[in-house]
Amino acid sequence: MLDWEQLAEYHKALGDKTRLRILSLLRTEDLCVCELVELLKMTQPAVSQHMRKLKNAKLVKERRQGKWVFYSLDGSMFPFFQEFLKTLPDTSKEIEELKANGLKVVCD
Amino acid sequence: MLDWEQLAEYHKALGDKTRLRILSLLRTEDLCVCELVELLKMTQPAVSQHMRKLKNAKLVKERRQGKWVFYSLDGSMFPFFQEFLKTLPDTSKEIEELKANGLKVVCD
DNA sequence: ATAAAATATAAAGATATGCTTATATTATAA
DNA sequence: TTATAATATAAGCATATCTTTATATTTTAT
Repeated sequence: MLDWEQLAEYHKALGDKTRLRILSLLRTEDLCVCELVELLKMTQPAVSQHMRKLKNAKLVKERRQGKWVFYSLDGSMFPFFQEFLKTLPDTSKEIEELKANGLKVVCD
Repeated sequence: MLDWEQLAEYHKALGDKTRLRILSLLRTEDLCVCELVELLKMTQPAVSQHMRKLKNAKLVKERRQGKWVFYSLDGSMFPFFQEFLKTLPDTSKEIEELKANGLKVVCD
């Protein structure tokens, strides 16, 4: 079961606007770090460190695909996480725009 | 609707073990500050400051009763809050013990 | 084998957080 | 009205967090 530590870490991970935006974006589709850098207009190390926090809190999973690392939503440990995701502001247009600008990564 | 700011504030408020314990305790019954001081073994200002954070995040409500201020659960803005509360470790025995020690406040 | 691209890690600085001590409010009781 | 109890606020300090710059790692392409 969940203990105090895990529950606090979960909420700390979500206590940041940038990470909330990242999770909202991942609802639309899996994204790699360089795509998130474009979407968030942040430096690459900043994004990587946010992803580490989300990963440590078990909210995202990573998979290596060629030279890219793609992140996807997880959160299966937290029964309220799915409900929470639904309440996030919609960011799907930002991903449409990314594609329109030809910045979506194509693997092989 | 909820915006990024409110959602981040909500999660920041829950990103602390002490505040998680407080919310778990409030599931059993409303409590005043001096009772929480006893239960948490913390100084009164420390508790008051935690309650302010929870109040600002709209997770608790306060009501004055004589010289005491009682706090109760709220969180009605956040549809996932009720589900989350269910996952907190049980603390009801701590309140039983408080009563056994004669430290429950009686108003009037 | 080397170079380039994507990502991760580390160090450093600025801001935020949580606790303590001291002081101010507010409400009851004497 | 003065004293006391409960709570809140403020200042100060230690620790944590977030961002940046610099560097390391990993994978692919040449």
